Amino acid sequence: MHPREARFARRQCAATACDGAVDDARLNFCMACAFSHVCLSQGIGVEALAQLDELIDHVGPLKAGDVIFRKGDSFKSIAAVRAGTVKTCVIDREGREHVLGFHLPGEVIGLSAIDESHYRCTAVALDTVMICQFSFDRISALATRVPDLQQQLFRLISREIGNATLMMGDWSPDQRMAVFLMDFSRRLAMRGFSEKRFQLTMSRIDIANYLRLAPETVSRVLKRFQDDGLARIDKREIELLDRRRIGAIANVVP
Amino acid sequence: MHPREARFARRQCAATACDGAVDDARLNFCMACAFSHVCLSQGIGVEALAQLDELIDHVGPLKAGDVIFRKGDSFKSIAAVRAGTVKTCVIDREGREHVLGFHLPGEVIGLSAIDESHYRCTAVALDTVMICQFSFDRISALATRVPDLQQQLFRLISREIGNATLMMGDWSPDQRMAVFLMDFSRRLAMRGFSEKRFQLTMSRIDIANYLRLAPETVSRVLKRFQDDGLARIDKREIELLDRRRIGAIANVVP
DNA sequence: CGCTTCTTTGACGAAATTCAAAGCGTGTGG
DNA sequence: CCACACGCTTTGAATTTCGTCAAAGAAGCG
Repeated sequence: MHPREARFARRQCAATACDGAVDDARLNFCMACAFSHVCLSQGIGVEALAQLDELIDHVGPLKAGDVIFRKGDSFKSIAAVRAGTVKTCVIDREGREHVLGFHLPGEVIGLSAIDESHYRCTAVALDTVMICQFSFDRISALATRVPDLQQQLFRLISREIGNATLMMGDWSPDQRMAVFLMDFSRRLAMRGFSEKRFQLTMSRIDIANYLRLAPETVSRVLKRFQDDGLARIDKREIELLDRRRIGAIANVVP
Repeated sequence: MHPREARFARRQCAATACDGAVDDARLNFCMACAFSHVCLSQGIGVEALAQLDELIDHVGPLKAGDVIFRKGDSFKSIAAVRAGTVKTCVIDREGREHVLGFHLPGEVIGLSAIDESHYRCTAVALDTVMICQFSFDRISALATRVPDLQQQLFRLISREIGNATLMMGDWSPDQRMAVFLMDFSRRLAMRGFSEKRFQLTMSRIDIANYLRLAPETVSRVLKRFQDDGLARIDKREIELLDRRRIGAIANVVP
């Protein structure tokens, strides 16, 4: 198997990863998950959690460059990022890569495939990644019996729409970069990481393909942000020094 | 009430619009709807359709410029366009309008609000518009009892993600315009209209704000398309003369 | 250590925005 | 009914900006 097509290899069953019992360790294990709200809500309780457990496949660790799923693959399950960073992308006719998004732990990927029954983009690990896989048929069947789960699924899918439209409101390279940085910072903060200082786990080229800029422009904008005292950038480590001004540039719609 | 904020005024109850009985007229009435698949599938049948009927509010006619919902309004119901064209947009801090999408009959608007519980954009009628409104709480409650309906809701929301990411893959003004025209044509064709010749129901300014171009650029690109024999444009009426070449420019990811 | 890939920097040119102005339709009010 | 005003659209010219090209430096990896 080609190293960049590891896909769902090195899969390990949920039963081996966490040995059945619903204890504290189990809950911690899923705290970062997009479904934790469901798992922890008292209305569902232990037996529903056990049912949910059966649906989960834990995949990984994957390494940078490994493909999680490929555009056109038949869609059977949605995947939640448990650890690491994932990019989703498509390749156009001229061979250029367009990055649709970067996905952090607790976020769900592959949802746009629900309507089409095959993935509409390719998902690639940017560093060491762990994945939780859910059979969509089975989780939606379960959702008919667990209204909270259905609500959570609706919310999850809906959130993706908002994410997708986030980048549609900005024009200049500076605005796009500011939105990207503020969004990344916000999402890291939601997960308990520092909102000021963090690693950009993706290359400048990935950022460029995401913001639809030339890599050189990404480099120049970041340099200008640094010169203006907005941020301190050292390779892939970044510290946001003036989030107020960056937010003003981002012009996030009020 | 300000004329541009008609919102859900002039509402008429479904019961008055179609008098209770589930007959052929009733089915025709909802044929163009995004939920017609559900309504017509034999698995659901008459009594579920009757239940669905109770959820629907028919709103309209609204006229060009009327606001259907406004960003920040609390989200209670999703809306399907029954007739006319709707744009969704946000206004940024500098007062510039950013158009997020144009919506045709049978399409659903406001889905990105599910996660946030308030609308994330404003919806405005571009011409004479009829709307079907569904209480989201009630339709999702019904969905727990009608798996087909749940599936359809998942698919609908999922489809929005794909739509939102459609414009993310293209760079040049020509590409963006070509994608816009081909997408509009395709969606019209899906609804039984001509895919070659149709009305652009929105202004050049709206198109510009959607494609993130200056209105002048929109004008020039359309003129160039006409000069190159790709299309014939007369004010807001357009005829696509060479869909193959336009599609080639669009470079829709394969 | 040498290769490859990523990143940065400078110079240049193509291209789109901006600015300015005129043409065109539509609706309003005299 | 006509004249006028307003907004939309088109066109031209000037300016800015970003992408392209070229090349050098830095980092990761076998």
